[in-house]
Parts: sequence; C-alpha cells; structure tokens
Amino acid sequence: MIKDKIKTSKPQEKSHRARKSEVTRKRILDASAELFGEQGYFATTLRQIAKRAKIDAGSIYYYFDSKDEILDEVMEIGIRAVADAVKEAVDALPDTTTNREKLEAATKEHLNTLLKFNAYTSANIAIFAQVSSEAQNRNRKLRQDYAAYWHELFDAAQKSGEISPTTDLSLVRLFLLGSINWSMQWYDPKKKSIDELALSFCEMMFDGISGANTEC
Amino acid sequence: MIKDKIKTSKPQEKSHRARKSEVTRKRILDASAELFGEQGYFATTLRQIAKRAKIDAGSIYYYFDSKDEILDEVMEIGIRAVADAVKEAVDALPDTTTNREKLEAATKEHLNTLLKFNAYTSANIAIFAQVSSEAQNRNRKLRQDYAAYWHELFDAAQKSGEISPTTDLSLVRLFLLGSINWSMQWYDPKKKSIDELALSFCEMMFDGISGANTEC
DNA sequence: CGGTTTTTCCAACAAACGTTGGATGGAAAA
DNA sequence: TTTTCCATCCAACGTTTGTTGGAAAAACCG
Repeated sequence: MIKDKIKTSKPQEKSHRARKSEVTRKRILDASAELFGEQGYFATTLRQIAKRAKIDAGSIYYYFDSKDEILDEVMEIGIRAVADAVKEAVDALPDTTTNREKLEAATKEHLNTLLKFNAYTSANIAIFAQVSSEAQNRNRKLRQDYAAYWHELFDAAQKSGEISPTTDLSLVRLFLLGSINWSMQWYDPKKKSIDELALSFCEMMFDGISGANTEC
Repeated sequence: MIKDKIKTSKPQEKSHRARKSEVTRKRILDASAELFGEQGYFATTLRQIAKRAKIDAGSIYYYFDSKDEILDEVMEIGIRAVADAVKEAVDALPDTTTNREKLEAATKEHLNTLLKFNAYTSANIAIFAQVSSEAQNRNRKLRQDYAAYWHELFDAAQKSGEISPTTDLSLVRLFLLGSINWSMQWYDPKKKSIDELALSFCEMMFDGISGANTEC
C-alpha cells in the first residue's frame, strides 16, 4: 500500500514508482471532486469515479480503503485550497492596504476558488451539508481555523475603526460567507464577473443599501 | 388510485374514505420531508420513509408512483409553504408600514419557516442543490414566482427612496436570501432568537457595518 | 349478514451498490 | 534470465436499492 509513504511524505526515495502511483491517485481524487460537486456524494458511484479516472472500479481500493476515505480527503483538500488561496492573496497585499481592502481581496479569492478554479472547494461547499455528521466532524478543525482567519480580518477592521464597534463580527462573517457560498447555486459567469460580484458583496456589507445619503 | 381525486380535489364526496387515505399520504410526505432534510435525498431510502410513516415500504406505491414523485411533491410543498407564509405575513401589516419594515417582516417569516416550523421548506432548501436538474426544473416556476415577490418588495423600497437608486436589486436579493438559506447550516437556537437574527440581517443589509458615522 | 372496494402487508424481483480476492501484466532487481 | 513487486484488471461477492404483484386484511355498502 502506497498511502503510508505519501502521508509521511519522505522526499521520494523510490522516485518513479511513487510518482506514477501518485498520479493515478490524484486522477481518482480529481474525478471524485468533480463528480461530488456535480451530483453530490451519495449520487456518485465508485464506478462513475473509476470511469472518469480511466481506471477499473476495483482498482480504487488499491489507493483508498473506502468511499468515505475519498470523501474525507476531497473535503480536506477543498478546505485547505480555499484557505491557502485566501491567506496567500491577503498576505501579498502591500502594507498600506486598508483592512476593508483586505476583506475585499479575501472575498474575491474565496469566490474565485469556489466558482472557477477549484473543484475540491466547490465539492466541499456543495456536499458538506449532505454527508454524515461524523464525516463533517473529521474536518471540523480545518474549517474552524479558516473561520478564525476571517474573524481576524474582521477584527482588525473593527479595531481600526473601519467597522463600527457595535457590529457582531461572528454574525457578519456568517452573513458574508453564507452569501458567497450560496452563490454557487445561482452564479452565471455570463452576467457578471467574479471580481465584480465580490466587490458588490463587500460594498453592500460595508455601506448598506439604504437610500439615506451615504456621504454627508 | 386516489391521486386523481386529490389533484382535482372535489370537496370530498366519498368523505371518510378519501380522508383516511389522505392522512396516510400525508404521513408519508411528512416522513419524507423530515428525512430529506436530515440526510438528503439519495441517502434516504424508501424503507426509512416507510418505517417513520409506520407503513410497509411497498405500500408507498399505493400513493406514489416513484421516489422521484415524492421528491417533487415535497419540494413543491416546501416552496409553497414559505411563499405563502411570507406573503401572508407581509399582507397582514398595516398600511402605515414602511417598505423596510415589510422586508424585515418577510425576512423574519422566511427564517422562521425555514428554521422552525416547516420540514418541507428546510428539506427543499437543503436538497435542492443535490437533485437532478430535471427535478429542479419541475419546480422552477414556483421558485421564480417567489423570487419575483421578493423583487417587488425590494422594488417598492427603492421607488420610495428607502433603498438607494443605484442598488442592483437582483443582486441584493440573492445576497440576502443566500445568507438566510445558508443559515440553516449553522443556526443555533440557543445563541440567538430567529427574530433577532432576521433583524440583524436586515440591519446589516440596509445600514452596512461601516465605522463611518451612519447618521450625520 | 354477504359482497365490494380500499388499504396494507408480504415476498420477491432485477439492478446497482460498495467491496474483495485472485489473476495478469509489466517494470525493476537480482 | 529469473525473480520480485507494484499496478491494474476482472469476475464475483453479499447487501441494499427502488419497485412490483398478489394475497390478506380492513373498511365500507346494501
């Protein structure tokens, strides 16, 4: 079994072997992420995964012990992907960036990862609610860490005065991320670009839509 | 088969008979809505539904032609329930009510239906994304009507000046309803009441969270 | 009461599911 | 070349799935 070698991830001793098998393993995961995102977890069969990964269904068990194990790994990769992308995007901003701009960048990046780049992330968002709570809990810490990162961004903005001191940061985080994640159910790339969408979301959240004069 | 009698719904001629069978039929639908909401559509088996409805699995086919037909009806009831509840709540408001207050009432009602009162509505929101697009399309018109009703509320508020004229109403509708619907993934009744939550959502949407003085 | 209709149970079906083990091929090691 | 081992295929397993048809029961009607 190859798995152990990968988890401990020694820098490839038996180079060719390990690489070849990792390629197939990734094909299986890619196919799974795509199908989970398209059809959901339970509607996706191992034979469908096998077909898309160009492998026999039984061969999947050379790399994974069960369908549930594939689910766990797809979800984990999906969370890590969006978290890493967002953190990287925010970190790349110059020191002069305002906290609001950081939140805008984070929104853009989350939205892009979800809607355009990463099948694992969209799969994770799409299937999270439908899998067993045991499967949900297995990735809980990762999600909490990501939520905590967003909380830091909001907290910094509140401390700097860009967000009013009375605002409930946890609630506004859930509000924004809920809208973002739900957007994968209706987003149509023909109508609006993802970056525009992200800015619109942030503008609504920060400035509101009230007809009262926003600038005095 | 009883179905035809129900669809055309003559005001119960063969009174007792029709009523008895409708009770069982409703038990099946109730059980299905609950289970769909808890586990999703594909993870729910007809035998689970039968058990909860206190009936044999085969007997379900006396009332429904297929599992998909149950799905259709559960979703339809779910959409109708939330739409009716929201419209009724808004209509019950006095004439002096502002458009913002109407939107707040609509938000409250949608949230209550989703999180507390109606298993069909929560099932509909939970499983919509995971069923086949054919099944989705079968209830499309109902959803569009409901969306149109929200659009009316937003439109009236914009025309009266309570929402700024530059606001993209479709986008803000998706923004708000996305947050609301996503809340069923994290809402905890121990932490905040549903009505409070609804008001917080509307306050964020209207006034924003910006630290700049909201009133001049 | 007997006869009819409505409702429910029961046993079984074929298909599809996740999963397993053994055979097979091909490359690396000896 | 022979041997070893990784990777894949293939056929099948036992369950469970949605679904069906017929028998039994329950409710109704005259």
